[in-house]
Amino acid sequence: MSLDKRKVKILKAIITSYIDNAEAVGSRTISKKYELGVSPATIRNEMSDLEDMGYLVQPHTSSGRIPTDKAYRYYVNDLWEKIKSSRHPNLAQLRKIIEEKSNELDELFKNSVRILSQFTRYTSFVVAPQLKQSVIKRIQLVPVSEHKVLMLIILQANIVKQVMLRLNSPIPFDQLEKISASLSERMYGYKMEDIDTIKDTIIKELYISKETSSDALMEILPYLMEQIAKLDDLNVYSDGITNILDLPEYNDVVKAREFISFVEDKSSFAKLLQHTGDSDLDICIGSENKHLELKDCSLITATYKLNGKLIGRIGVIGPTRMDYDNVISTVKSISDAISDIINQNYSIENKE
Amino acid sequence: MSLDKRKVKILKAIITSYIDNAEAVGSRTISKKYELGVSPATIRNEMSDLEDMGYLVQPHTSSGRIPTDKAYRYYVNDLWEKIKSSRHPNLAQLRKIIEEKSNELDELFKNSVRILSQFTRYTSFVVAPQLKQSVIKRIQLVPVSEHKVLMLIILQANIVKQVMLRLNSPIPFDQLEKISASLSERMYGYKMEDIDTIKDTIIKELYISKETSSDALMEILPYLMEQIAKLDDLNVYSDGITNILDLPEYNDVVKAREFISFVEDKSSFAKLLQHTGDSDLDICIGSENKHLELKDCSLITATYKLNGKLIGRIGVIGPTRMDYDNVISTVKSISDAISDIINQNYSIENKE
DNA sequence: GTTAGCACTCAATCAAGGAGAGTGCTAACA
DNA sequence: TGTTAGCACTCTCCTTGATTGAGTGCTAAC
Repeated sequence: MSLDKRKVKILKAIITSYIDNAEAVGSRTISKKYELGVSPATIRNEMSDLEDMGYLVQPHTSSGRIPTDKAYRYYVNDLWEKIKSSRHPNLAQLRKIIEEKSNELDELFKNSVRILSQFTRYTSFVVAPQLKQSVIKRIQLVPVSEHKVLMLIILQANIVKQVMLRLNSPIPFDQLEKISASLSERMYGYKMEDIDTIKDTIIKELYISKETSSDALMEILPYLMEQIAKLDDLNVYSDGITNILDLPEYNDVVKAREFISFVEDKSSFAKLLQHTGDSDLDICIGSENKHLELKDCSLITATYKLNGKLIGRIGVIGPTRMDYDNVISTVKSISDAISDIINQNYSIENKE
Repeated sequence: MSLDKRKVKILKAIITSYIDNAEAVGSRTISKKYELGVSPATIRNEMSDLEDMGYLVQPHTSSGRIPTDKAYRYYVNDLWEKIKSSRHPNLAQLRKIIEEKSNELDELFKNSVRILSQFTRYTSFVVAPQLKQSVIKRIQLVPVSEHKVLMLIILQANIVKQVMLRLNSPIPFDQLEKISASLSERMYGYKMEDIDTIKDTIIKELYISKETSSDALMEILPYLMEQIAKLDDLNVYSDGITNILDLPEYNDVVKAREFISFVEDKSSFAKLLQHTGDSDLDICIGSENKHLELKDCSLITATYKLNGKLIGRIGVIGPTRMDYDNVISTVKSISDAISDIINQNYSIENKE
């Protein structure tokens, strides 16, 4: 038995209908709503075949049928060519909205997830880039008050990270400048992930070269290094988590609670996301997910890149019965927009 | 008819029981669980009186009784003396947890709401201080790349706000220093809320004094001023919104959705909070709230202060049937902790 | 003033009985 | 040989009615 043309037509009709209504689809519905030119009886036969082939299931003997994960997978693969070249109709506008209010990376991601969840009506997320690979360009200490200094870590990609330091005893302004200079000099070119290993060496070096050091500096140096090393946490932004409350499959509070708990637990969620492939676009349907909690969910993830290198992920999580076409094109468009914005604003400028 | 001692005892027993179980309380339950030395029949008579007096209602003729808002109000007022002096048992520990990871204001508030919602199991929020009244101490421009400059606005309270600026054409390093200096000089002492009015004057002044100006500066100055004026948005942090899904009164998804939508809409929620009084501790029970959406909720808010001046609010929102004792003492303790931390870290230092 | 007793009320639960949607099978038809 | 009409069958959902149980209010006795 093979998927002939008519079977495909029927299968797609069933999937479309189920995506729209979340209700098992019967043969009469199909023959009425979708013009296939055959009677319900014929459709019934075909549906029976499709069930044997694993594309459909019946929740109970006398109900209509529901697409299986295999059906969605077929559906998505079939759409693949169309999807690969698809763009969200409002891409340009989308990009503008995201970019407009995103002076900094943090805002960029917040805006992106917000828009993504608004457009899809599902839960969206972004895994922010880890800075492990980022190269340090400069360290700048800015005096704030007698006992407070703001440390700016300026990375090659023009990302600025900051840590507020508390001093036990004041350090004069010109000292701070000197310290900034010698810290910059010593740490220039190192990656963020190296700091943990090199910090002891740097502390020692600075200690020996009395010239640029001071008691105050020596006091805070270990603390300062530790703060830098801490910066590199894995960061996940999400939005629209409560959108699932609008879906009929979650109008049981317990189920909804389970989903929300899982997604709100950023660390476990982040772990999950790291297992998605490195391809531009990854679609994980239902039981293809390794987590039992997500066996009824699909995960659409796309990557965004800086200078052609994968640095993070963005995506949507929703019921397997999701509007793949729309979600995929939106995720793709937004990930592209992010890549564009990042490359424009944070790539290592040629002149430098 | 008056609230004699026995009536009070019975009322409290009913309230306590209802807070625990969210189920209408009957006379038998009371006589069994709370040792009052009288029979259910007597309690029934008293309950009937309490209903006449407006402290109780019956959802239907043959059910137990439920406390009214008036009853909660009585209960809270009665606890008042105890509450006023109450402190959370783990206050010191609490303060430590909050403080430890809170290098910056932003983190301070995030940690506070997180802990508050974890301890109370309800929804918590903080209204961050608006900076309107904050006085500018210094402006510092930090070069990041050829086309990017980070502007730091350092306020008298040692809060640092930042805006990333994009330049169309590069500005040399020493120029930036000069600009920083002259901006600082001209803006020193002004309040954030003044900026909108004075910005045109400053732009003009700087334009006239060719000495410190440059074409590049003149180009970005309006943009820069606009960015500063934008900084002062009202900011509300919240946490534990989905905790209500665990409450029996919200196991109807539609109701839960309504609540969540209301609270997630930060702007309308912030407006609501501004109407709470200026007292240290404000308790708004059920229909005492002006918003219909919150007629079944109580709002416990406390204020936090800097140098004795009210600068923000923190609180918890939950069902009228909330554990007032615990919630109030927790809110109070955390608001105190915030005040402490803020005063320690952000008050205007004497020596300056 | 307190309490035991009893009739009464009403939500919640459960079983039984359609109604309706949908299927699978069979036999007839093109 | 594929398609279709017809029909019996299945299973969920909804309604209805009966039952249960928690709780009340009233009355009369203590």
